[in-house]
Amino acid sequence: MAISRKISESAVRRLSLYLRILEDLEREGQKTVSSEEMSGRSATTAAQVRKDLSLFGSFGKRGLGYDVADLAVRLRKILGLDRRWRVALVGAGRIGSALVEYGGFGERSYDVVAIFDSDTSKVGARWGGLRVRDISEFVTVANDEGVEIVILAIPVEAVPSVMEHVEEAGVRGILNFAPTKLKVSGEVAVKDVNMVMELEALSFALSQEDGAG
Amino acid sequence: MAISRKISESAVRRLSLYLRILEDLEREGQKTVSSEEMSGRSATTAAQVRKDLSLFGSFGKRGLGYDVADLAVRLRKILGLDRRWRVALVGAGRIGSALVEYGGFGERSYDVVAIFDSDTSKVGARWGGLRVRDISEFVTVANDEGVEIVILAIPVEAVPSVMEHVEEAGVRGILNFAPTKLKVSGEVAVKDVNMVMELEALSFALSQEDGAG
DNA sequence: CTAATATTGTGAAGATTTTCACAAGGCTGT
DNA sequence: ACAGCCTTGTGAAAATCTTCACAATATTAG
Repeated sequence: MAISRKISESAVRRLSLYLRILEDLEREGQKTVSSEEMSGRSATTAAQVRKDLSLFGSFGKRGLGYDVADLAVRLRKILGLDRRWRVALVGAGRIGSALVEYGGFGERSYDVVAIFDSDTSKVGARWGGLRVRDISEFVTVANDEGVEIVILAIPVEAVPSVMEHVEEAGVRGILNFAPTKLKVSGEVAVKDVNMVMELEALSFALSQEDGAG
Repeated sequence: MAISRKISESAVRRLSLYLRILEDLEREGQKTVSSEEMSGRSATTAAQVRKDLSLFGSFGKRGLGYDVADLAVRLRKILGLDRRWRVALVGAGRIGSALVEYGGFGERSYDVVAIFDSDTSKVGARWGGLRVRDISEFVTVANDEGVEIVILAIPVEAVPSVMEHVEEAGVRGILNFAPTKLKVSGEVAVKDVNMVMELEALSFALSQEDGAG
């Protein structure tokens, strides 16, 4: 692949959404799909769908549309889902628990290979097949296990001390659930999952309605 | 307030982030802050910070910066956080549990006034001060309780049937944790919290690094 | 084989968002 | 009161993203 152009955040999110739609279509047994239909199931336009896909190649057939299975394979490849990623969960609290037991990881391309917490009352517990380890072991274990991605599900207060270990271990990406902007060296990719921000965007939108009448 | 201009999604997200930063600064006892310092703590530029704020008014003093406490008050007002919002949680599973017990809601502007599930084995359980109710009671209870916002923490399969109740009740906003695009009438504002999408954006970014060398 | 129809891929136009750069203030020290 | 310094607020420029519109091309029907 190795496309050199810069792809926007929003385009990547849409690709992810397209993949979800294609998976639905596969399940429904549909063989081909037009950009028009894709746009109907997402919240974009047909032109946007075509433009997004054309950033990576010509996957469709004029007059016919896209082959559902083929496009799904290509999107998985584009999104880096044609391999497994080794993931460590840091934070064995409720969110961490919800994530691990939800289990969507395995079905997708992510293998949770280690779980950490700094709360000694949690260390040692068994979660799924894994023992919760003390965060102080992070660097060693992350290296042994080849951890590339960290899911950070800890409270804001714990972020600075935990991040020391994470930075030292040379992890490549972090999925951050803590409602704070992480300070990381430029090497590490960070994505935030931030409920507070979305809730506030919601109350903003509703307030605007009220105000603008 | 009642600004008529359209404010971009990304600008709103940044406002929410600025508010978080201001809350940190207040806690640290800092009285004023420059756009420069704000940009250092977020991931933007000073010009961006000033531009974002200027969409709503002139809140700073030239040569001095912004008054931390005052700006926080103004941002809360802009984001609609100067009132309480009545929220219903739909889905008494692990994510719902994590959300409710996390408790950040009350400290912010949201009151969880009802909890619903369609799983009869969960109905009747006590969560915090609330009894989990059957989703079939949604319309009645939502009206009685004046629910404006729904937090949807249910699996994808359950979305269609649950959404019938939610739509009927005339809720104004939905915070959606299910990894699917909700189909709603234009009246209802929807924000998504989507871990899968962020994880895939992460593996995309890491793959790009690998590919581009 | 030709005509009719469908749908992609993509330059160009249009819209939006971000960055630049600087005049206008406002504070501090003398 | 004045000089020197700092920082905002904001038009204008630059960059980015989305939409438009249509030529290119594949399929189907006759």
